[in-house]
Amino acid sequence: MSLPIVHAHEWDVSTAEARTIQEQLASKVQTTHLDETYDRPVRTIAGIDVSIRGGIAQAAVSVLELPDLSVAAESVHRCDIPFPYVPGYLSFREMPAILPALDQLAQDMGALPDVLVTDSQGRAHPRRFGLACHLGVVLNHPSFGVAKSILTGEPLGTLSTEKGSTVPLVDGDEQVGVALRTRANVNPVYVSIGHRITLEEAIDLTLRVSPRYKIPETTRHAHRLSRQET
DNA sequence: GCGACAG
DNA sequence: ATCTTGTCGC
Repeated sequence: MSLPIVHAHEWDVSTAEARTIQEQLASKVQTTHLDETYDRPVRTIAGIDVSIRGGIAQAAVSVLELPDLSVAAESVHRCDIPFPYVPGYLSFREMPAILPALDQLAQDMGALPDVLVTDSQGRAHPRRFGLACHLGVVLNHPSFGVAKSILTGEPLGTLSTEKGSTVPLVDGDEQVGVALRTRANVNPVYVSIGHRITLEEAIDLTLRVSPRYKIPETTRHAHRLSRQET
């Protein structure tokens, strides 16, 4: 069974149209707990990354099993770059490559991994609809984003240097995510929810898959995969 | 108008 | 993101 939504999306849009799509889909984001989706602990988590080379986008997904973080599956998909890089519209550039890769993965595994993680913002976005939200809503699947820098908002207060410490990431009067220290004395990452997950759960998962490095192991694997030649 | 700006 | 070697430091 493939993911029907993969072929049901129109990505050839203008920035103005993309903005309208984001504003309309942003209201569909669900902030429910993972236990409303699963009656068991999270077992698989997918790291997703896209590399751009020579006008071609290559998306890679690597699935890790919890709690041991062993690699359970991988998938890669290439396509032409459909959209330029415009801050705030990353999903329109990367999702056309990501969705087919996830489709293939779902066929290989029989289902999507429990949670999807992307190198991006989720709700910490000008219209509260970053790539992590877009992916989650389109697939109606739990997702969240882990970014290395801020797109919008600012840390509320000073983050202590200890591993696991957090500080709210606020945009105007609302909290859109957190700055999270995944390792002592290294720059923080910015975590925000995508869909069907809580910020607390996203933070917990990020720490569980980042026992050695600043960024999640899922992301490291996917990043290397996405840069592989063929 | 000026500066900021995920990957 | 990508172009790219060595190097300083825990």
